[in-house]
Amino acid sequence: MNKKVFIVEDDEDIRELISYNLKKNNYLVKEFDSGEDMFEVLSSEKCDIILLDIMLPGDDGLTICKKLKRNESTEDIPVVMITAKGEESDIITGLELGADDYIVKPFSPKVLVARIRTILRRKEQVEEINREDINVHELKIVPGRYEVTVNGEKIDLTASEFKALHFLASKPGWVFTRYQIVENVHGNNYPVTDRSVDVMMVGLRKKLKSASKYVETIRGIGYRFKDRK
Amino acid sequence: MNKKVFIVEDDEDIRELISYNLKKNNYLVKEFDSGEDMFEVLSSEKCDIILLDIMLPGDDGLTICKKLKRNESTEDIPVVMITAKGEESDIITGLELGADDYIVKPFSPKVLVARIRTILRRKEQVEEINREDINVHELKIVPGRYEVTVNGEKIDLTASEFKALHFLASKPGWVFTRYQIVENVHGNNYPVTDRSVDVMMVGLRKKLKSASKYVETIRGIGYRFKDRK
DNA sequence: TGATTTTGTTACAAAAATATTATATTATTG
DNA sequence: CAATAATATAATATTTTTGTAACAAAATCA
Repeated sequence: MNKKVFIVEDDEDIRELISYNLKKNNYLVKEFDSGEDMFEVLSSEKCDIILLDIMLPGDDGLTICKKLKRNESTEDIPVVMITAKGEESDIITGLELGADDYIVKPFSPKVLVARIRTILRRKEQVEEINREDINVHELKIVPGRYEVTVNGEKIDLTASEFKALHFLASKPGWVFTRYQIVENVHGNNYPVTDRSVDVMMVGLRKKLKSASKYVETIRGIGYRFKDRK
Repeated sequence: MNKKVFIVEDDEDIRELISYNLKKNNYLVKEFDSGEDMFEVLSSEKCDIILLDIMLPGDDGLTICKKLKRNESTEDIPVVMITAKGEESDIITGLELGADDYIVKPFSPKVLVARIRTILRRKEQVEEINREDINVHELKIVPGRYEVTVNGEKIDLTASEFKALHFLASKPGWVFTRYQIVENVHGNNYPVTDRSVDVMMVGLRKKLKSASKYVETIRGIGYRFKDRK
């Protein structure tokens, strides 16, 4: 259940600092002082997120990141780069290579932990959505076919409507902000008004007809997929 | 509630463009054409984020950034640098100096607004509310669902009521002032009377029924969530 | 390409939540 | 116990939030 974090960092003090704080927050931690060691373990053991120092003996962090993102079995593992002040140009390179975030030394452990939590949560949200059909009473959502039926009758949704519905329905009862919905439908930093989410919900409700009761507004917060009467 | 943005930019057209778009998105905006002016206001007035043009008469953006990050009272304010194409080396310098992000001219106002939103959000997440469920005797609070139950029976609360209850209940036994409660519910400097907090508590108590005994008035100070019978 | 669909915005109406005011009530203190 | 201070509450006013229609822009497609 607890998330596993790999740390690749040659400076023992920093490694310890990070490790200590993560463990305190119930993460499982494995420490490495080089990319080689890490890859060896990674070949037989999964992990949820990798913290990668840029400056390393042997392969540097950017090279490791590139390797991770090039390999299909590891490309989905989020990577957070740790850079020292003065290595900022590497940040840009790193993000281009597919790193998910970066943090600049010296950093507060609190910030690091918060950052990791955010990334893992985001990933979790995306993962939970995938594939599995969803059946709630008369409503059926089939992600593989981008298809929704109500009492067996097919409902034509646009791609965004589908994603939004699917997102909400994948965590019935949970309330999401408009921002979270947009983020899920379009990705990060997508610039839209709150009102467009409302409009999308209107469209959804209209098309869902009798099943529209599942799309519930939570005033002051956002929307949710109702999970019980 | 609304976030305050300081813009330091000598080109009036660009300043206006940014300002206009931010205001449209409910940000409070203060414009400056030099660092000096900005620092003067900043000494007596807080702000949530600073947009900093690099090329400025007098102190340039990088110098201003350095000053901001050197001073303890301003170091936590996120800084976004505005650079023209061709000033990429300044971006790196800026990030080294502690700037949080950068945006290259010409930029789309929408993207800028989205970027600012992300940065502010990221900062907030550090102090973000705990998503863990809270269970105190017969009362259960589930932040993910914005749901409260008493003896299993669901209680319908407004968003503010929920936030207030969650805030109090997250530290049972601790006394909070009305001001602290408002700050937690609405954010900084939200102007309301003490009486409105009382009214909110009345609403809460009414809805909580038997569990209303947990919302305790501490005369002369504020309220607290009672942690024992 | 032009037509069609999808998506986003604006503006305004409607609904709900919230704040304030003006009392009433309760606690505290000398 | 009266005098005072603080809080509770009801009624009302204000503000915020949401729903929705109409239009504009962008994307898609045939």
